[in-house]
Order: sequence, then structure tokens, then C-alpha cells
Amino acid sequence: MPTKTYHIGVEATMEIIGGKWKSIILCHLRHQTMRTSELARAIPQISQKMLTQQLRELENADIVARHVYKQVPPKVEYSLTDYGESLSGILHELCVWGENNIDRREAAGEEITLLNRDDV
Amino acid sequence: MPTKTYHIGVEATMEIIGGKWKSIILCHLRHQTMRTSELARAIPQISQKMLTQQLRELENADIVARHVYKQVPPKVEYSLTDYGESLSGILHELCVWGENNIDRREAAGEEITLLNRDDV
DNA sequence: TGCCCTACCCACCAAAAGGTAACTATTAGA
DNA sequence: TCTAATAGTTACCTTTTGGTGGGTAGGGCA
Repeated sequence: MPTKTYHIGVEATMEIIGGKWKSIILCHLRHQTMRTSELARAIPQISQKMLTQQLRELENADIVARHVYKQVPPKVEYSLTDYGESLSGILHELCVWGENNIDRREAAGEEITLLNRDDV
Repeated sequence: MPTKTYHIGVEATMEIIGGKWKSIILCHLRHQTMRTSELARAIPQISQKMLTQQLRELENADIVARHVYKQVPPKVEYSLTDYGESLSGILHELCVWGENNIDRREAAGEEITLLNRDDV
């Protein structure tokens, strides 16, 4: 396999938390362990396919852990790994900065809404 | 215009610094004002088109400022706005976390290289 | 028997993001 | 007159990302 090359640290970070869904998923898992259906309810805009696909990728990066309960109907829980917890501070700041950005744009007259300002 | 709706703060943040190039550009501008050609040299993988396109979008979001010098050949400088500076801490952490991530993956046996560990 | 539940997989399609290459303007200077 | 220099645009194409709608497993229960 050819050596993977990065030019600057942030490239690697963005490869892991970038894209439309990963940071949102991680922000939810930051507060609690959640099962698949709970995540789907917390992120109503995401499709089944994207949810599991993104969770798989986060699992492969050792950011989230997947716990399968052997029962029927199935029960699967996701949580941050210890390593994933090292992103917690960053995720919090990303949430807060975004909330402020939305306030700012609203103050500037933009039609804009933030449904959940639940970040602790 | 229909009201733009976000479900969680991080969505707004990612809309601004997400994508393949924006966070890289911002990490460079965090340390210094740079002209277009300097940015292009600092980010050799980026194309002309992407560089100006992403800079325009960052300008529209009031994150970077564009200073045009009236001379020939043209000279244009980019820098973070005061508001853009509010991202500086986050950008730094994204760089550092990525550097650690690369170290971690290298320690785990992955063929991986980081060319510039120049974040201050 | 037949249907429910949950998680998740697949095939297929649409849209967004990004890449390439060729072109512009303008003036100094050979 | 011709070229170099810088920043930028445009048309066209490829790749990546995301969405839809279908299907699976397998035990519980009416």
C-alpha cells in the first residue's frame, strides 16, 4: 500500500469528523450511549443507510464502539471510545461556535432557526 | 426565502469550515496574511479554481478578508477577519488532534506521513 | 400461520463536490 | 511588438456523497 501523506494535521482530523453527518452523530454520542433507533430519532434528517455507514466508518477509526446485545429484536448501542472522548472538547466548541454563528446571522437579519441548543 | 433550519450548532460550523479545503486554508491564514500565490504554494494539491472558490465562500461568511492592491500584475492578500479569528482556537485544536491521530496510526503500523507539523 | 420488531444490507439513481485545461485582463519591460 | 507576471473565470468532465426503496434475519406473539 502506498504511504498515505498528509500536509497538515487538520487534514487527518477532517477526514475523520468531516462530511455531513459524522460531527452531528459524535455530538450526540458525546453525552450518552445511544442505540441505533435513538440516534435516528435524534437526527431525523439522516437516512438509515447514512447512519449505519457513518457509524461503521467511525468504528473503523476507533472513535465509536459498537455493542451488540444478543436478543431479538436486535439491540445495538453506540458510544464514544476512550480515544473518541479525546474529541469531546473540540466537538463541544464546534457546537458552541455554530450556535453563536447562527445568533450572529439572525441578528444580521437572516431567516434562520436553531432547533436544539442542548449542548451542555 | 424559506427559513434555514439547523438542528444542532455543529451543523452551522461544518457548513462553514467543512469540505476538503476550507479548514486547510484557514489553518494557514491563522498565522499570517497571505497572497493568493503564497496560499497556492502552501497547499500544492489545491487547484486554482478550488482556491478562489473556497476563498470566496469564506469571504461571504465573513471569515476571511480580501485586500486588493491596485497594481499590475495584480496583488491580492487574504487574512482572517476579526470574526474569523474566533475560529483560531478551534483550528489549532483540529491541527493538533490530527497530528496526534497520525502519530497514533503510525504507531499502530500504518504507512502514513505528515509533511508539516508547523502549527504553533 | 402470519405479522411485528430492530438493525442493517443492497441495487440503483441523483446531486454535490472537485479536477483539468484553456482562456481573460493589464502593464512593465526586453 | 511580444512576453512575463498574477489573479481569476469558464466549460466540461469525473468522483464522491447522499437518497430511495426494496429486502434480510429470527424470535415473540395473536
